[in-house]
Amino acid sequence: MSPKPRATDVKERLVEAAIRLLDEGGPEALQARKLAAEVGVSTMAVYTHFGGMTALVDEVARTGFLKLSAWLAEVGETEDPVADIFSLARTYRQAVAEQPQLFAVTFGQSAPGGERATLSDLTTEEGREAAQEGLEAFDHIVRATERAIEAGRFRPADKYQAAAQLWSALHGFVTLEASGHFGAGEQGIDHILIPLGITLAVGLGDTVERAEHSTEAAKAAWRARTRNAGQGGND
Amino acid sequence: MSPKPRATDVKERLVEAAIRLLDEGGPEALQARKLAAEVGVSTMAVYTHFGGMTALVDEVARTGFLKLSAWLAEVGETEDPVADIFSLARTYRQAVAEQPQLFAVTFGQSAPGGERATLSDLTTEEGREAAQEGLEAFDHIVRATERAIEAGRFRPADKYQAAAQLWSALHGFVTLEASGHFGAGEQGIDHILIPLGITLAVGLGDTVERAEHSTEAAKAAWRARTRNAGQGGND
DNA sequence: GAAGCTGCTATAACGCGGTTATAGCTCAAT
DNA sequence: ATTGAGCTATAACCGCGTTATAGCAGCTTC
Repeated sequence: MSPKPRATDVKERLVEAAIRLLDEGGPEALQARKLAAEVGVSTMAVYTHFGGMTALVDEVARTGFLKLSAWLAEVGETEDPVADIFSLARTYRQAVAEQPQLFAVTFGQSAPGGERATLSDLTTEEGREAAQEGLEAFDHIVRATERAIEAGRFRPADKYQAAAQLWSALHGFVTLEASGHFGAGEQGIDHILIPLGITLAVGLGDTVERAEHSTEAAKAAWRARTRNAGQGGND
Repeated sequence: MSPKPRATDVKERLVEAAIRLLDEGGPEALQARKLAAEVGVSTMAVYTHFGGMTALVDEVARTGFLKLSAWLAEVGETEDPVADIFSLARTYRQAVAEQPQLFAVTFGQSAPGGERATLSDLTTEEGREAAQEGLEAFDHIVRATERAIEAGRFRPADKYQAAAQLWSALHGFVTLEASGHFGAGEQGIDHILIPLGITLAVGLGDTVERAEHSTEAAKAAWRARTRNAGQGGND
């Protein structure tokens, strides 16, 4: 199918190099000339393959969403849906902590995939097949929330609405932590993220005891996962 | 006191014009030449007063924090601390909804006031007198949380830790809404923010009935406030 | 009151980064 | 072999942040 992968993966290499420059040097390092030098081509490649730097940055943002979705997809499902939600949260937080510059760009863009497909389309009407790929990451939270409701851990509720609450809280924590408001290292997880998760679970109908137990289960699963696979290791 | 306010408020006018350009044209419109033309001076003014565009943008970000703090300070305290928390949330959301570009810059900067004064300093140790002005906004939430604990609405807990949970959730909602993920208009408030607030209040110890009552009280207070003062109207 | 110092200003130029015009190349199809 | 499409490198253009420089107002000092 691909008889000549000679040097025709320039487009992909540009995006990869862009993410590398972004993570290493911040947004200021994301320049057409540096990018071209990094890949070993001329700046024209940016225009033949993307049309301009802004479109390339859009592609970088889209790649961030796809990587996040892929990471969340690796979490899988256990018999404890609330623990799965905590595992998704840890994964979401880990992705942003490892590549803060990339996800700053990703979240800095407006609604992914264009201007439509807002969450309100999901929570209010049934135009849900229009769900863009940018909402794939959200779908993982929705499914775990649905299972928590079915298992009786959460009160009966609109799964999209409940998941949007969880996503808001998680995203807020991750964003503020990435901005430096919660200090460095893992302390934000123990001091804020886990208590926040318990608060939300209890508020959605879980008991304090079961919620706390689920945080421990998620922590154990996290340790096992990071031990086996290093950290990340996707792609 | 000010015998010659002739043309010596150039620095303030530059910041004001920067915020205006930012809100009207986005980050791309925030240019030294446009800024100078807007104020009626040359681009040199940016360098004599700030030293460069980045320092001016930092000042814009700082101004955003101060405006947010000023808005939150206007909320005041009632006998229902949970309702006050909801009022703070509505105000926080309103500020960002009205000037999304300004607060995108404000939140885009790292921890305000430099690199220190993270929240972990507040939640773990007592080096709290180092609290920067950037955390003034957070203080309003902390105080309302403290009153909610004292009133028995929330379970006994570390007020900073509980407030950080509320702030994370609120900030996440506001950020995602500003990115377009929750649709336009006020629907995000009713569909997500209010349910999220109830979830958090209940998770922190309140009853569903009292939490719902407080959301109604906050909504009524909000209507009264926006009716009297238009909207915003500070400065 | 004249001299000098300080702070602010406008003008003009420099450097860098995004972009574009253009010509040459490779390769598949005819 | 010829043609044409797609990709490429080179080189120039343009806008924006920045800086060098000179002029000017106002205050201090003798």
